[in-house]
Amino acid sequence: MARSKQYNEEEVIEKAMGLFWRNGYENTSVRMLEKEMGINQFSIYSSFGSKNGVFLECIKSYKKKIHRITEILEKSNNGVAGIKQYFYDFLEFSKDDNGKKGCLVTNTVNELGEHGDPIIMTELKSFFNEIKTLFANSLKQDKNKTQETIEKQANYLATSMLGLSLASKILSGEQLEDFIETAFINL
Amino acid sequence: MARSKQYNEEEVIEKAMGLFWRNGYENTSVRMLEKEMGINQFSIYSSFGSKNGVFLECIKSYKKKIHRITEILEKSNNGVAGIKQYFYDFLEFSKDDNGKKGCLVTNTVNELGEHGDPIIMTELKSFFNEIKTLFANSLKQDKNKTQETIEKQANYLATSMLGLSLASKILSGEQLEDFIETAFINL
DNA sequence: TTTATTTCTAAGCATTTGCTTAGAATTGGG
DNA sequence: CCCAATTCTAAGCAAATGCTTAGAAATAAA
Repeated sequence: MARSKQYNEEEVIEKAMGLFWRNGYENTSVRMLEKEMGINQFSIYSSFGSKNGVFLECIKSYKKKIHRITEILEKSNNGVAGIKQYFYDFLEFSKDDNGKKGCLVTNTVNELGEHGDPIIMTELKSFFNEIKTLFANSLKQDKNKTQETIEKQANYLATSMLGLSLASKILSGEQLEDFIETAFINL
Repeated sequence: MARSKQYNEEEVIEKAMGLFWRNGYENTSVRMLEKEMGINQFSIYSSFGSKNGVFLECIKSYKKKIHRITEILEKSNNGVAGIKQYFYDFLEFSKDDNGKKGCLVTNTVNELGEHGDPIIMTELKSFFNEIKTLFANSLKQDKNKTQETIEKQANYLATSMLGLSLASKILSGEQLEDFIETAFINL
């Protein structure tokens, strides 16, 4: 038949994800993607259709990547203590060679707001709800919590994660730890 | 002498601020500023030097604007209850005709990260610390709180404000209220 | 080896970006 | 009224943006 692809799509998406993560969506140009992914624009467009298409694949890849730490929480049986551990795990997860990058999804929600591509925005909001459900399931492990309490605390913790993601970019490690410890008092 | 300016600098900056607030820094072009401010590019550049310059003035203007609600907290003497009220005041403050816009400063920190203009980033971080000091001063009004507790809770509340700013863009009013109520339990 | 098919390179497209500038319009002081 | 000072308009600059395309290079099946 013909020539075979000289790059692995998963691998180049992984690289693209890092670039979007560090720079945001709009501040990442196709030229930058070319360099980082190590393939030509033609290859990018024939594989992923558009810059938007590349980004959507990156979000999928990000979800897989963060599964490494959500999985720990899913399997743990420590109730709210497991969620606190997840907060610490996230800080480690989002650590870069030079500082923290926050959460890719959170960053993008903030950057694009309601002006972003609807498909992307739907993807991002669904991620927020997945995290909230994850937290709710952990909270159920704690006995003597009403359904209403679980609901509210899951909502509170998911929103606190947004704050942590943002704060990780400007606060010191000690301040971040203080935040987590205070956030979990009396839950 | 000569012709006099046909626009008021404070007024046009107010308009520019609204645009940056809704769209973010990078997604606001000089052409868009032209339209919104109602003046020509020449006027923009002769008055403010650069797009960066316009934005810096907008940050100043934003600080003045938000002083409307920080002032309430400064003058109140209700300790942590005053801070909770500030959270609600902020939601009202950041309300737009079509939804919430979050906090301009928070949005920009998240968007530009460490890649932004250093002068802007310094300005933004100082704002975060001002809010934290404001919270700490209110917490001092509550008796029987140690200095260490005040420090940690101020840090916690300032970080929670980051979360609230972000969450205001994607959560319902009810969810936001739940978040605030839960965040202030046992403080 | 030939050939059909797909991937690759690299140049180029129109549009938008932040910013500049030449010259016309305006307006105050003499 | 005149003229010098300052504003305005509008055109234009180079560079960067997302995306396309013509043609060379590679390769699997015949």
